Amino acid sequence: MGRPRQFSDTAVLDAAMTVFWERGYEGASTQELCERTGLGRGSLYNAYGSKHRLYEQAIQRYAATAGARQLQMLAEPAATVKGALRELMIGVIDADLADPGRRGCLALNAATEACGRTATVAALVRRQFDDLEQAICHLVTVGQRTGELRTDRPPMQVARTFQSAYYGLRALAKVTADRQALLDVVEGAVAAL
Amino acid sequence: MGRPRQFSDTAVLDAAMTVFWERGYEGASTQELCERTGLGRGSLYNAYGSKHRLYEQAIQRYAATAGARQLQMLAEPAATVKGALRELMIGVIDADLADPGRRGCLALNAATEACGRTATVAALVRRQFDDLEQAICHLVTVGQRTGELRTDRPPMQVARTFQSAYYGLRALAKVTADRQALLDVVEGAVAAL
DNA sequence: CACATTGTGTACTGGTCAGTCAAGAAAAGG
DNA sequence: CCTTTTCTTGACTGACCAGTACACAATGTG
Repeated sequence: MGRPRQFSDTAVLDAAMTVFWERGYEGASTQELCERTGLGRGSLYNAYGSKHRLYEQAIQRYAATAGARQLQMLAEPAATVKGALRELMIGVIDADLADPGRRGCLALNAATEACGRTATVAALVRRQFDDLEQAICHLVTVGQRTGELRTDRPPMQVARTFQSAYYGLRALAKVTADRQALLDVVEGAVAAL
Repeated sequence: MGRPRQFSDTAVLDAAMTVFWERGYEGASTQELCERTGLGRGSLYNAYGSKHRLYEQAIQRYAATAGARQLQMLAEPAATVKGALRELMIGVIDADLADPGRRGCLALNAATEACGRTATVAALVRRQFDDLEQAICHLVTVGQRTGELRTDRPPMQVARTFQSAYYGLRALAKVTADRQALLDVVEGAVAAL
């Protein structure tokens, strides 16, 4: 009962996510969050409690949208494991370089920003990192079973190294637009599988 | 002529660097910068002009200290290339996990923070990234020449992939204390050389 | 000992910050 | 219709923000 909410939860979180994505946690002001979500201060605080809790929800929303899209990409059957992982990386190069806002990966941004040390934020980011690690590890295991990949190294080790290269790639893409340098990372990482 | 400065430039930049390292650019207040550097607002602004310019200088100071230390580590003659690069990564795992402030790499933090899009900051970070890339590439070239490393891939490509894994590693270390996971990255990256 | 020049200390600026509060609006249950 | 509950609106809070202004101190030069 009570007065029903006049906003869509996901729409508000999408807007808040975008603001945090563009500005970071510290750089996002509650005023801009109100403007971009369309909510008044009262509604926003009534619904989400604080800027920090809204941030946490925005990160979860990121996981449910951008993160899930990537995991789904990896889950779809592909001709080769190497091809799937290469496409994953090429995809983010294209996306990161095409984005004029140079926002990169919200999870990575959250991890490196000062408030990423917050237990809750760190846990949310870690979960996204772990999800990607798992998805890559699964692919590597499949690749080793089908004979596409070498079997002389533990799949988890291979997956973790590839995952590291992936986040490193996204960090590099933040400060360079040198596509060839980024593609070198991809080719090297794929060759190492 | 004129009144001489009563502070050491490097000491002030060391202090400012530490503040930015702990708090990020947005999270660092000019008040804390004054307190930790020991300078009054007047002196600080007279000497550095603005918070942003101080940030730029702090990043340069980081390159000249922490960054240079790593480059020197790689420049020193080592028994094997793989050993040198392994030690580089093990070193940051030890350092990152031992740091209670979880500050990580200031250059990486600067790259991912919103203000890293500033042309000046991006250029400073890119230079540090490039320096590491060059140092790794040189080592790879040496390793290939001595026969320690495989020669079937361009040194630059190998170097860039290793560099990516390195920064990915530092990103992972921000949110996890799982040493084994981080060591997997190292072993995988070294094995891929 | 003036004087120009530069550095220092501190009070002050207008603006913005995250968050609160109270009054009213919209629903459900009686 | 009245009450209860929840949401909305927007004014308001005190604290803090980056940056400035200005009086004063310390130097080199003539």
